[in-house]
Amino acid sequence: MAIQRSTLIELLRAVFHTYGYDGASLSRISQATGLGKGSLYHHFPGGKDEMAIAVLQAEGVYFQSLLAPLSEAGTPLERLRRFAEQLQLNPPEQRFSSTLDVYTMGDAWQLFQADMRAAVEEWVVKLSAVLVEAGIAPDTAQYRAKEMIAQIEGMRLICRCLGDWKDYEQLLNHLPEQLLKPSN
Amino acid sequence: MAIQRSTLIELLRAVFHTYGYDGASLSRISQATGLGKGSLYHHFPGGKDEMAIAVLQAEGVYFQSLLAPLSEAGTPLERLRRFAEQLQLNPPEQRFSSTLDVYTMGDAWQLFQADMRAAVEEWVVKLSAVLVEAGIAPDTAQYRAKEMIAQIEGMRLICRCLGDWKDYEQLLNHLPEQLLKPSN
DNA sequence: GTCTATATAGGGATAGAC
DNA sequence: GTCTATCCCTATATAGAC
Repeated sequence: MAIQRSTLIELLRAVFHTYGYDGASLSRISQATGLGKGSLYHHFPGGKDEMAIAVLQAEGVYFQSLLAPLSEAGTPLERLRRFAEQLQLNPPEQRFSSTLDVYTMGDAWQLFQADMRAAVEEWVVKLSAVLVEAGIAPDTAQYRAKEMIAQIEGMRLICRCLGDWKDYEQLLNHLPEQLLKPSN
Repeated sequence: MAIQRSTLIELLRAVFHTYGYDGASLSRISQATGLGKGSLYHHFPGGKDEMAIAVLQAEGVYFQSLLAPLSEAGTPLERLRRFAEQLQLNPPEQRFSSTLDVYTMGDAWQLFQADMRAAVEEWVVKLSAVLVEAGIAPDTAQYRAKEMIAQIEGMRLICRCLGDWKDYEQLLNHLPEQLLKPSN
């Protein structure tokens, strides 16, 4: 019975985000997917690099769906609420390192730095655009967007360390009002 | 000519924080330090694990000196300013992944998770104590401390991705006032 | 499409010369 | 205290049977 490619990539993602690019060995991948090494090379002739690229492409699709509510219909408040909802992490994902981290460490740096930079830039542009629509000055909006992205990524890290996710939940709950509060 | 242990550990830190625990191979360490594998095992008979522990201990000392201003004399504003100053990163460190990340990925997780958790908890306790002294309610103070730690860690990550550190600088500049602002 | 077997390189680690 | 040589194991990758 052939394994579905989307399932396979989801399993690969778990391994890469748990062990990092360098730590994701083929035997660990083999164990996680239940496929032998030969089968893995059948699906990804380019080996580990091709697997990482496939995972990253899947995450790119996910990233676009995460940002989509920011550009859709509704008031800024509504759009930010829908955006925040999508940032929730299910338990398996709570153990993962963030994409930005996994793909900027070690050997992955030179391969994927440009992609990670582009992702952050797109995130900042689309998030700050909502704030500008809500009447916030462009410079303030851009800095606030970066601050919030930093908080999201950082809170994810410290909640992983603490093993307690209520502060991450609280951050998502307060995200819209914190971004839309009046300027100083 | 014998290499100084402190120098050696500093070089090891660079390798571990650039490549992660799994990616820090002995040959890379050998190249970075200029020492052969035999010499490395002379300094660290326990091998890679002992090297990682030595680096982590050195970082623990650094971490204590980072937190020290929070508990010293002065007004809350002064102490937070001195704390923020110490968070500045020199160019080599800008390429490093944060300690919390390096030591919670892959094989390092089970070895060091307890240490990373303790570090975050200590950070929260000492930072929120300053806010409480400044008249902020304990619950608010604790959440604000976590938010700020998350921002520091996250901003470091996205500035690394962007290759531009002015937002990190700005975060440090605004850190005291952001923590001490009146509650809602 | 999956497996086993194998090739080749690099991993961590040790012994012993200097 | 540093090096070279060597060991054994695991890594990635390939070939070919089924």
